[in-house]
Amino acid sequence: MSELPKNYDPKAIEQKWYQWHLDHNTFHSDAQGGGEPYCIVIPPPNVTGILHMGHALNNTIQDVLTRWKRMQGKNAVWVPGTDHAGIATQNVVERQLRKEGKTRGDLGREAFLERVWTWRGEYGSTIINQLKKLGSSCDWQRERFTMDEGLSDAVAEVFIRLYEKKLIYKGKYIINWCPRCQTALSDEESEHKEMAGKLYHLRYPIAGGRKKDYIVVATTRPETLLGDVAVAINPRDERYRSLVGKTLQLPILDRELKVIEDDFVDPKFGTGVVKVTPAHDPNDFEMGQRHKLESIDVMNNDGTMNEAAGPYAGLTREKCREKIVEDLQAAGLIEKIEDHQNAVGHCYRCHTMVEPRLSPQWFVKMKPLARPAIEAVKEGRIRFVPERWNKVYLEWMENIRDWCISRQIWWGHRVPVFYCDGCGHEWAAKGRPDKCPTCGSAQLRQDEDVLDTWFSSWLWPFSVFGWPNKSDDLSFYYPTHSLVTASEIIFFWVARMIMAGLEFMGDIPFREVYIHGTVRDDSGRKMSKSLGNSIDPLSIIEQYSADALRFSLIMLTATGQDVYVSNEKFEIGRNFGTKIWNAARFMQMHTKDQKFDICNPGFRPDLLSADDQHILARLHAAVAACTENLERFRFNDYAKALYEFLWHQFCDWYVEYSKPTLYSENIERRNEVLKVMHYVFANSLKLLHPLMPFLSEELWHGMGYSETAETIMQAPWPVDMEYDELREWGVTQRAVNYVDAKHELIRIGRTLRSDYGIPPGQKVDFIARPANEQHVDQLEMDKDMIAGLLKAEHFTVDPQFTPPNAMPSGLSPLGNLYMSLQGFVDVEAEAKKLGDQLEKVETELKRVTKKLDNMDFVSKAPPEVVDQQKAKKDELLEKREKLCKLIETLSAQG
RNA sequence: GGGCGGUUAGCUCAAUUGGCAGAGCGCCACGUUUACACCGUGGAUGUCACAGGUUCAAAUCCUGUACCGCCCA
Repeated sequence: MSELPKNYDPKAIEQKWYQWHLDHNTFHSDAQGGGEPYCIVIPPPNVTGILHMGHALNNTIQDVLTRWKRMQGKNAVWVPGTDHAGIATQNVVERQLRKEGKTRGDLGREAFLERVWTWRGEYGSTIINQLKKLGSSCDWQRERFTMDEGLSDAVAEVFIRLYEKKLIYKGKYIINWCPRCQTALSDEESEHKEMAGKLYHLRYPIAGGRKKDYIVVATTRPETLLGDVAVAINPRDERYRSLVGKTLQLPILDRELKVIEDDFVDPKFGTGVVKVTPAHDPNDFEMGQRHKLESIDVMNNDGTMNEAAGPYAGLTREKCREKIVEDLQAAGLIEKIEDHQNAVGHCYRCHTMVEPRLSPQWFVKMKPLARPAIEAVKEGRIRFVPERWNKVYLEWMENIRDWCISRQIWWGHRVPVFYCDGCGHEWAAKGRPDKCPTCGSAQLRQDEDVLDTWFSSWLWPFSVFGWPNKSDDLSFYYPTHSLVTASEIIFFWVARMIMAGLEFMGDIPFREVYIHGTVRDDSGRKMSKSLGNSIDPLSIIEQYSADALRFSLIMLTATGQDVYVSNEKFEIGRNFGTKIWNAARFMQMHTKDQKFDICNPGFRPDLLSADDQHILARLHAAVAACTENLERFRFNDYAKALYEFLWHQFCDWYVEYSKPTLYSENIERRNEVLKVMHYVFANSLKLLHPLMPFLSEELWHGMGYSETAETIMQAPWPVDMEYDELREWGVTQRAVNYVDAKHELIRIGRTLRSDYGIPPGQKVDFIARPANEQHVDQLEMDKDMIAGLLKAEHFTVDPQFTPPNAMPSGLSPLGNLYMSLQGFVDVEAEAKKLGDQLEKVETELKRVTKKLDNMDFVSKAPPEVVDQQKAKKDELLEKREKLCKLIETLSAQG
């Protein structure tokens, strides 16, 4: 055992131990290891990402689970990796190019992709290194990247299978177009934001009518009128019956518009007449299909207007709106403009307003894939925690829409579809076929688009193990166990993984999905770069240590709730670490050359005092609580149970209790107390390890426990013992209850001191008057210890004690406690205090009596509850009697 | 507009599924006692959002209202 320095210096220690584990490859495991598998796959962070608090929480939880299961003897593996984040990464590299005055077009596809790979080589492991700082026990040997060869092969395989099953199709539909990224997005990638917009009421003249014959349509996007092909009303809307069959004149372009009837039109919205723009609105597109209307696309890829926009060609969509409103106004075609709130889609990568737009894209037909995935959750084969997410998932799955998977960018998996210029054949294939399978022509073109990044992420739970190739690891670790993620990506990722798992592996990808909340600032705002309210986990690690970050985050995060953090909140973990460190130092000071077997302590019942029994019972209660809370994903309760035990049971009481013995000459007792301490502490360190891997490891070695396991990470997780097992060591419930009561007595004594303003340095005498024989013996045995904790000159036990003069007193479960004060006693204050206590007892007594007098209560409440109330009443009666006596004595002497 | 979640101490959250409202942080007072001031000891703090209902018994179950947040349209 090497002497621990006075101050805990996490920085050096964390680095040292992480490196040690990397050097010894302790995070690695594989199917060869056998046993019972436990597997988590990381939600792959974006390769452009840098660690934020959300990652810190997410990965701490995964690490806690992995370390815990590993200690429970499972063959546990946590598979790390990153995803290639098509749009985000391409944006980053394009920004870099722009600084050099170049565009990706200048480089060409091949050279551009090389640039991206170079970028990824240089910066792509930033977040991985940050995860290491956090202490993540990932199996780094298994690190995967969604653009790796193997994972790319999985993507192609899946595409081809779905293509051949006709579950992937190409079609011209309305998609979300980001004019800045110049690509299609899936519905999930378009984030709706409430915007303060306008509702424009426009006059559409009736063809052939007089000037004032017009119909008013309401729209939020007046610039799209350039693509209008019809005007629609609800067939049941009597107001517009006469319009049916008429033709309207589109302002500005003078196109003729049919009036159509469609149930989709809401008569209550605006004027009840809507313009129909099939190329720029999803609902209008469907109406267009139903009524066989033409679609007119009026926009370019970059969001400017095209030739179809006539006089507005070349303008940006924003400028075009302004100009068109101006022109309509001038022509007297605007009825009114109202303020109007509506939800507008924004690109989730660049936050540009998304344009709904008709465009040829690749889609996955989702309904057939969704069916088994819905069943899996309904049947409970996959479980969401907290449970309420089941509903969210099912709701989305039951209304699932086809998934737009093609992107008009370069960085990503290229759509593996080939076209033959010779015969026009189209087919999907891996690699680069050299001739057309139908006509043999070598004039082939590959589809230009790449696939949505999520099209590779949804395969993650099995692609990381080498699928479509079979491997021992794949069959051993799949299905994985827990998936830990945030609610934002239930649709993006979780739901799709379930579908992919069932479709391609024929089995669920994981058994439980733990959804945690969002990390927010201390006023509840989401952390964001633009608000500048982010807290950088690395700076917290720098300031307080990774252990402190982990512990604080977990302690503060109620299951499934959002968590509010500020810099100072991380003091919780730091302080707790320091407390544990100092407890260890204390033990070390008193441990010389003794060796204690922390696995088989072999306590001698004849040498264990009540307090020893008490802490052993409490330790085992803590073991049970920690384990149960981990099983239920109640991480904060796990952290709290440990905090309460180590700080308030072990440090506050047991360490204090041990001092007289450790300073005494009774070697036999001293050793037994040390044995208890080391046993308790070693087990506590194990319970602590998943939360504070570094400190627990350092102390594991520092305290010499490493003889039982080279690293605490591989030490067995404690198994709780119940009373009937603890009896082997002589631990009895009675002794434990006595110690609880003794603590209460000490607290009462301390309160007496405090009430009378006795400074800690001043010694006073205390006299206990126990209620029964048994307590006399117990207290007699403990009197030195109690005297110490009360800072009493003398602590005497006297069942016959009657105060010779007015004395401050209190009621403890072990009997009355008196404080002998040299000098003045404020009889009045003392009487008031006792009077107040009596009053409280009376009130409560009344309440309990009333309850017990209620025949309904006695007959209908469960017998345990009635008995409990009866016992309560007896206790209160006794308390009342004692208080009355105390008051009596006091007044007799006052 | 539909759905979900929330409202409990100054703040952040618990309350074992209906049986005496708790913890951490903060606050106040005292304190360098031989692990620890990143500490110790003691203390104060509640209309459980509101209104009804069910029940012997409601923070907890039901109905409605208000406010906050999120998701989907």
